[in-house]
Amino acid sequence: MKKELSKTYDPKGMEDRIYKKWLNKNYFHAEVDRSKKPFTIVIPPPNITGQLHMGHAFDNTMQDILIRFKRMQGYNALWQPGCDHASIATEVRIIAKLKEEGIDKDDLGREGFLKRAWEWKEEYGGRIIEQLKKLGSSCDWERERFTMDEGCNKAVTEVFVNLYKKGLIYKGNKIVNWCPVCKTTISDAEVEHEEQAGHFWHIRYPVAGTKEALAMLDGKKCDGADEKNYVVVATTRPETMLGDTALAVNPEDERYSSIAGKTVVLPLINKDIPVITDSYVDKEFGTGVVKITPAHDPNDFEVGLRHDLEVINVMNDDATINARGGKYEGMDRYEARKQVVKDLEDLGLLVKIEDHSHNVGTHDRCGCTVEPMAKAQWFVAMEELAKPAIEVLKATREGRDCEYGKLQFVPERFDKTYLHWLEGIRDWCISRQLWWGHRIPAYYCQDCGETIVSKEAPTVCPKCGKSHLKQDEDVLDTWFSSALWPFSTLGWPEKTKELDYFYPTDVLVTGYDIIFFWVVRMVFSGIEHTGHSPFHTVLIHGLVRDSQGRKMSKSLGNGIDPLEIIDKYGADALRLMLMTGNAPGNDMRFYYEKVESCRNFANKVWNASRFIMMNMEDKTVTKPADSDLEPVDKWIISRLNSVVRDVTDNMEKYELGIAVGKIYDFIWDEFCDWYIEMVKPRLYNSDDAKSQNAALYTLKTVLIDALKLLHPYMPFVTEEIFCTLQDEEESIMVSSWPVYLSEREYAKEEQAIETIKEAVRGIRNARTGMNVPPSKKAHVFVVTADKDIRETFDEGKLFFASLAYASDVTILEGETMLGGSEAEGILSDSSDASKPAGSPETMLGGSDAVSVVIPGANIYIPFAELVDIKQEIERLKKEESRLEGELKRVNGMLNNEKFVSKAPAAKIEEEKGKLAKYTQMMEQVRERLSQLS
RNA sequence: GGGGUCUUAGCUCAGCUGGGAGAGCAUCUGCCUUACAAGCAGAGGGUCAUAGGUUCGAGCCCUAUAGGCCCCACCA
Repeated sequence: MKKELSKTYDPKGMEDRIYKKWLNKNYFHAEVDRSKKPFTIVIPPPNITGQLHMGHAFDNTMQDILIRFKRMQGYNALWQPGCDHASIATEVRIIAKLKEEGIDKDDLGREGFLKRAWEWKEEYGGRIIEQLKKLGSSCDWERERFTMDEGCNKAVTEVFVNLYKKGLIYKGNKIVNWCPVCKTTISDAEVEHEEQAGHFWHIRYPVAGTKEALAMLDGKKCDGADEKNYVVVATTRPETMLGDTALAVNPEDERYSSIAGKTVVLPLINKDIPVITDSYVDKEFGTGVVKITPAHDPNDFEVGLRHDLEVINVMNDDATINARGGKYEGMDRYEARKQVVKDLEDLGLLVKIEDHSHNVGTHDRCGCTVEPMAKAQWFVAMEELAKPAIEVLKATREGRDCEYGKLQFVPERFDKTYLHWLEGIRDWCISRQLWWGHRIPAYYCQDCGETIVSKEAPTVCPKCGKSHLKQDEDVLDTWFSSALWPFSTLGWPEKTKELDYFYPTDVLVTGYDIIFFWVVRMVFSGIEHTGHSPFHTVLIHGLVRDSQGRKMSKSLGNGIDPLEIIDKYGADALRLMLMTGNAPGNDMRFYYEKVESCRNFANKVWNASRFIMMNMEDKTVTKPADSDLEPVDKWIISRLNSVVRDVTDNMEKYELGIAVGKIYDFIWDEFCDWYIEMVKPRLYNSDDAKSQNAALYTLKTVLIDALKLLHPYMPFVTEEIFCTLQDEEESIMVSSWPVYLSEREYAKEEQAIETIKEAVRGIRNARTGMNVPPSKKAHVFVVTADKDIRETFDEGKLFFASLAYASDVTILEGETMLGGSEAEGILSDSSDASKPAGSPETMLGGSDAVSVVIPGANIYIPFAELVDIKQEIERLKKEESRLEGELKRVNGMLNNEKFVSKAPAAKIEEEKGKLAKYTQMMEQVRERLSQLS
């Protein structure tokens, strides 16, 4: 059956068809196979609420490239997929949907709500998976997991109970970040700091027992006459004074030494509070006096602990003032702030208001200002868990062995981000006042108050024996289960064969914005529960921005839907666009022009393939003998060989952008623009069957290897061509990755062809400069004393003539350039060239040069030098200086006693070899230089 | 306050361990040459932010300066 490609590249339909084939063939599936080395990536699980956006496309393209590359290299490659329940994100979405139906969350109750949530999951959970398939992702879909499936639930409970038993999870009354809109606690990582313009209110607190204090208690306005009976406090949040339980000054601060230890009256609340000393207070800042509100400020909370102060929470969950706020009860925090300020002013206690900008914590999800509040919550104690997570990275970086395995970031600079966060980490608040998520496996005895943490719900209280038990109402932070993802998906806590074989995984691919949320937590969880870092490499990428460099966001409406791009240009073009010209960890901009040029590249590959297939029609192509290969064939084989080596090397170092750049250049420049053009005269005009066979064989095999290199980046188009081009293998994705072979290196032929290319470029340039169209054929004279070059041109005469738009090529031996009359003489003998008009010019001297005569245009092009002497001298001088440096270095090493005595013999031999080589090269360079000048 | 990062052609960006200054797009010129006009051939265009330093040699390493961006941070 004759197979052929359609006239133009059109990804529509083709991509879906090929993806289906791969699924049917089960190529994505990986089974434990001890005869092969595993290579594992776990997907960063997308939220079930999610829609594929450019960030996903970027992230997953990188993973797919690595997986396909390793699979072709013969690894047993597993890409473990799945989705995240995304506790708060999903819950917010469901609440919004219920609201549209006029239903309130609380009306449904916990059970009813969860039923709706699961329905939602069934309906939308699969959507993003289908979108990932459009991208070409070769995930092992048979192994798809969900953070709230049975296995993951089990892992979560196991971890919670284990950590609780070790004392690493505890319930404590501490300051947490409270979101008054979402009405739940959030972790430190979820707080975004935002610079806001605010004020500094300077407030007088009267010293207890003074007449000023008594006056204030009587509701009289302060006249400010006797300042020494007041302590002035500067605050940015006056409403929190309702919960003040002390004032604090620095013990070293002489200004306040007389007041320390005394008592002041808290205005508005009218109760006595002590003035304490604590070194936390900065003498230089504000007035040097701090109001202490342990329930609403983390620092104050710490101070409160040290001084045993009462914690008075004055706010409700929606950030309105509660009953402890006296007459302000029911007011919103900002309303209360205004009223407090007004009342203080009325009492004459407001000294002044300064402008002051300060950082305010906001919830990254809803943007609401976070309220620090003291609450009883569950925490993970981080100090001990962080230590090995720090150690494993430092050990890897310093090249030490580490019992926890290895861990590196690519690019390396993210090491610092990671370490800095871990080194300053505080305990992780993990309880959330939500319903959608893993419910905390803690049970409280309603009779004796005992807390029981266990995998199974207890029926009786182990302390009092009664059975009035109630499970904790809260669920866990969504990142608690994500932290276990690399091993929970492989079966942990069961000792599965998958866990044993595929774990630790290899590479984690994710954006830098998620290092704190996820990467850090996976690492310490992995080490704590499995003894190993869950991966050895974290490959970090940046954000995809719009063409103006803005973040793509829903509110700006500047997001570009990857599915639309795929529909219009194909997934291959999108993938290539995302990988081209981008360095790891850097942000990139999205340009339609860029996608278009990537689609054009696909078209280029498509048409080059079509050309080869057309020429192979009705021919049996067999492997030629090495002697049948012409220099051009050897040149392209040799070039491909280098590209194979470089590309493989780059990909192993995760330099995906550099690698694909080399593939692109090889295919477009070298293979299409040069090799195919050089081979055409042989295919069209020559009747040398052996030579034709060699050309076709080379075309085909080089194309196939190039397609293989390209396949991880552009899986669909490469598969389509591969399957049309040959019958031996049924899919490129399970074919083997090309390897570098030293016997495919043809240095001499590479050099020769480069010389011809140089000559061709020179001739074309000269013609363009003189406005001579290709239709005017030239007679080209190659005049040189160099025998090798003459042979080179002689062998490549056929394609050289074609590429240089020449009717004929004459190769002559000579030291100097061909004179005009000589050329004339030859031309007059030539049947297809008329006599050049005008008077022949004297040729310039020099060696290794090409002379070009174009009679039909009545133009006489004196010469196009192969080697510009000035440039050559410059080059040689540079080379001389380089060699000088190298010689100095090598000599230095060999004369260094320490080096000679301690270095391994092989190393010394190597350096001696270099010395000899460089010395010889230096002689040659100097000789040539003296010849030229 | 701490840390990171960037400044290379008109635009957007590559440039891996120091030795050739590059790509895509845009611009200009000529071509529908039997794979491809989603193409071919050619051209113009850069003190690699600035100033020092290390080196035989610096876009790349070091120091300082200017400007941009990002992250972290409990100074009320």
